[in-house]
Amino acid sequence: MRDVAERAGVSIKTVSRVVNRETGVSAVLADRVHAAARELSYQPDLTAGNLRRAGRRTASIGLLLASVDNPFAATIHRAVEDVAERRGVAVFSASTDERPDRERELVAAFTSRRVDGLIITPTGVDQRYLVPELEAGTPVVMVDRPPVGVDLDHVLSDNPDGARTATSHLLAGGHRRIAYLGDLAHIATAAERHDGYLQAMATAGVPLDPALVLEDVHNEQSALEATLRLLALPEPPTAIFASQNLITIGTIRALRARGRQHDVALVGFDDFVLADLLDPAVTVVAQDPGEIGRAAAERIFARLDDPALPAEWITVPTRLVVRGSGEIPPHRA
Amino acid sequence: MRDVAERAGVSIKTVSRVVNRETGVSAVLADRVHAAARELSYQPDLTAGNLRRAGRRTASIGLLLASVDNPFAATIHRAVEDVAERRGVAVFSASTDERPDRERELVAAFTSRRVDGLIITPTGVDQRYLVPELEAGTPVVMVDRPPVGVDLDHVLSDNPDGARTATSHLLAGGHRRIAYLGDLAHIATAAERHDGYLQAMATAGVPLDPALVLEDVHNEQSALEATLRLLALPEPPTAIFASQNLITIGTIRALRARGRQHDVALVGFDDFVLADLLDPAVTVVAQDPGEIGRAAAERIFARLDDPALPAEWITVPTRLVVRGSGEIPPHRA
DNA sequence: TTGAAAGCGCTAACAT
DNA sequence: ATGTTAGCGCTTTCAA
Repeated sequence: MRDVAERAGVSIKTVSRVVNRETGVSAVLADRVHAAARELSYQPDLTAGNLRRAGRRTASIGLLLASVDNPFAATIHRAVEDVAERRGVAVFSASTDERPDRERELVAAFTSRRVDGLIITPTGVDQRYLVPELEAGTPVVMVDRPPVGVDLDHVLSDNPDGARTATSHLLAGGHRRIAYLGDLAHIATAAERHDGYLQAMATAGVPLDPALVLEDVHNEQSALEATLRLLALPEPPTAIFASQNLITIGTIRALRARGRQHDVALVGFDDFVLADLLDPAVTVVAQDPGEIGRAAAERIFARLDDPALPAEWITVPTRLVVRGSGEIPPHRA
Repeated sequence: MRDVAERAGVSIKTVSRVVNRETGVSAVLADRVHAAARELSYQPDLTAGNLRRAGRRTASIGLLLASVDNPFAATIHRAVEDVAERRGVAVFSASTDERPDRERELVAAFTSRRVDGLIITPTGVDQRYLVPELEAGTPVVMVDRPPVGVDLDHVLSDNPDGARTATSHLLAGGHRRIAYLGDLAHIATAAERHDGYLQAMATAGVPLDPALVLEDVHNEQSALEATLRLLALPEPPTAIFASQNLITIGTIRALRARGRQHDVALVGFDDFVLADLLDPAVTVVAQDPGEIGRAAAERIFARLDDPALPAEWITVPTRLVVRGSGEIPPHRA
């Protein structure tokens, strides 16, 4: 900047004014500055400027996801980027791999880079470690799961409603023996989906068979095994509600392994690529990760504009996508 | 930092030494500093420190992808993150949407934040705009596609070899009428895959039918239409080599629409989720995006350690994954 | 409309 | 082993 000023024959402050598009610089000087900047291929240093700038904004935010290469997370990522880009804000992103210790390290790494805000998919059972950042005025928004121990903005899918919808859809198809395959029970969203399933069953007055409710299924392999166990039951289910993506895939593999994919109805929670190309095509309750990301990003910026905003809990609706697997009628064992 | 120094009763420099784990601070003082830092929830400001620090490193890099929510790109992203994390480096990522103007804007946005290096999936037909950054000493590595107009490190899949492998696999299965569905011809990787196809056909001494070579197919819909046209030919192909992911999916949709998915062989370039669950399961030449990202990140850091390194061209091998669709024998029209 | 001086939070270089 | 001073590239404040 000093070099540019010298070359343009003006003071350093005038260069600063031109670069920041401040008013009150004569056209002649502005042109000279622009020319000098071009000749020296001058690139302003945002990090230096932000050191003194009012509000000390760095025009960057941090985004913590389970993993950047997980399709659900990646869609959130893209939506956040799109909102941030409109504001000239860059986004740091990182993967926690669902590890609370990683989560904390990454928050520290981003904080030390003075991000203006943080969007976090919380993994831990406790986010009280965030209190110092919050007191320092850093806005934090949680996505996909609610925060624990602190009252923060968060945006979540309507998990109970989605699970009720999925279950009710199967009930409406005439099923009564509907199995539930749930993720680790300590995960808040898994618990909400479980509740939704229970509510729908209760509302329909269908008695619950505990043998059909399997929790703590957490990946493809365990879902496959759980489904095989269900199918081997004396009175197997005629329909399955798989509460999560990987569980849905594992269930499909198991049904195919037994050649039952056209006999046993299946509704999955969360949509996935090519679900429509499978045979049968898979009926799902789709989440809207794009909307989740968009809402979270909007919220960060709203809070940046007005730090006094009360914490808001945003719920994003789900949508039943009928494709075939969920419409298979009850079939005698 | 000043506050911490005051509270600990030491000089600001001593705090700096403790925070940066420099040697030569007595245990007593170090403890006092740590205590004071904790009491004030002091978070060091990396951006301020980097202003003066030797080498002016910001411990951040920029990553430009076609889109962060594209699975191929997301896998590269994760691999880059993993390498960067080991070095305590944070990554800014952004999506170009294949737009050269976005690419340039994002490079400027990241440069003004003084990233230590840039990993770019180039979209434009010319990357000479990077010359000032390169002269300023910013390492740049290209991924997935070679740079144009500048000689830079880059890491690419072995496209010609992968395309030859796919084509030869079909030839070995007895096919002679093998169609080629190619992406936009001006994309360098598309051209390389086209070449690989031509080479394999020539090596096998199979005459080329121009009616079977369709280029400038660039999405699912156009691939679907192209395939329908191929199937309507007086002498349709008995096998198809789809040179890219979306093209493969479009081709599958077309084959199914005509009920020909078990008659016409198909090999796709690039693997995709659930390819093994389709019927028939899809044979592909898989790329290794994780390895591409890892190699690119390693390269950035190697160059950061030694800026004098000559530009290196790294090729990542592909792998034929046999699943069924590519092993369908030639079928009379 | 323009500029000079101070200082953001930190580290380098050089004392002591 | 510890401290002092200068200054990174910029913006702020205030003066001209």
